[in-house]
Amino acid sequence: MMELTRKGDYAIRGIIYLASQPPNKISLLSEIATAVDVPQTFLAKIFQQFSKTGIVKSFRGTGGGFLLAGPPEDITLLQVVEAVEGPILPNRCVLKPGECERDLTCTVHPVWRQVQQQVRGLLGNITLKELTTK
Amino acid sequence: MMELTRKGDYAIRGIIYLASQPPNKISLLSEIATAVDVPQTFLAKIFQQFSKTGIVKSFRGTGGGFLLAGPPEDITLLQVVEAVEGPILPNRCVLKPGECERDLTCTVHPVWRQVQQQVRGLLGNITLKELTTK
DNA sequence: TGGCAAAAGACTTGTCAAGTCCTGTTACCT
DNA sequence: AGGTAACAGGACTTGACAAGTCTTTTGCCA
Repeated sequence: MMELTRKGDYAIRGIIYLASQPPNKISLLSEIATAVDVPQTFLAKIFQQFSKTGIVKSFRGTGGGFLLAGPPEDITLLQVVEAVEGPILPNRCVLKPGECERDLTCTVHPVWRQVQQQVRGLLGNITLKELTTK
Repeated sequence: MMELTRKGDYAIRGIIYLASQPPNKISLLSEIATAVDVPQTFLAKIFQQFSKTGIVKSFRGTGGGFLLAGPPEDITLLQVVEAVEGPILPNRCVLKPGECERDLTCTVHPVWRQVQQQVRGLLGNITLKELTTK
């Protein structure tokens, strides 16, 4: 359980590639896809989500491509993962207080919240910089 | 992401019900299913897995049913979850060293291992006793 | 040995991951 | 302006797996 989807995996590979390029060097989608070995059309979807959430900047037309929106040390693994996988929720009842009808009786609730916080904390502390400087 | 399946959710509900029964009181599957509001046939599958992994004892025939295999303070949430959901693996490459062909180059690897350990540690520290003594 | 209850396996249904494909939109270049 | 280079977005396909259901078998007890 708790598995990252392939999309999440691809997303991480792709953005690490971007982060390891020279600053301000625009990368083509085709180039990234080949480099990290992911179907280009699928990677396109992923980078569209990156673009929407603002961790990547995109440019169209000739000379276009993708660029990291900020310095690698400002982008965390948490941002990357949540951009494509959605929020980290060990159990759907964690989010909204009213969701779980057995809310008050549910003794497991606080445990899931703890798990969520731990994982978010961990991923939030890892930046792209640390993932590139091998 | 990282969501527990409904099966896992049901499993927890079911075993907490068992744990909150008087010691040595055998519970019928039908009784548990009604109490925790889960389809009986589905809960049956779950308890079969419990039985196989040994956290629950089962008895057939008249007067049969289910019993916690040990005291509630000896059974952890981790055991319960892994019994029905399989091992906690944030990424498939975490387990076997050879699985990931980009093994050596993969800088994310240690992060997933950390996540795995944190979550397992958390869940492993919660026992059924703590979940019943509200 | 009859009936009660769990075990086991085959089957169904629906959802979602993992792509593909096609068309649109924007930007540059001549 | 027209053509081409690239990303954006939507619709669609396929396969796997979650979530059950149904039926038969096995074991136990009275």
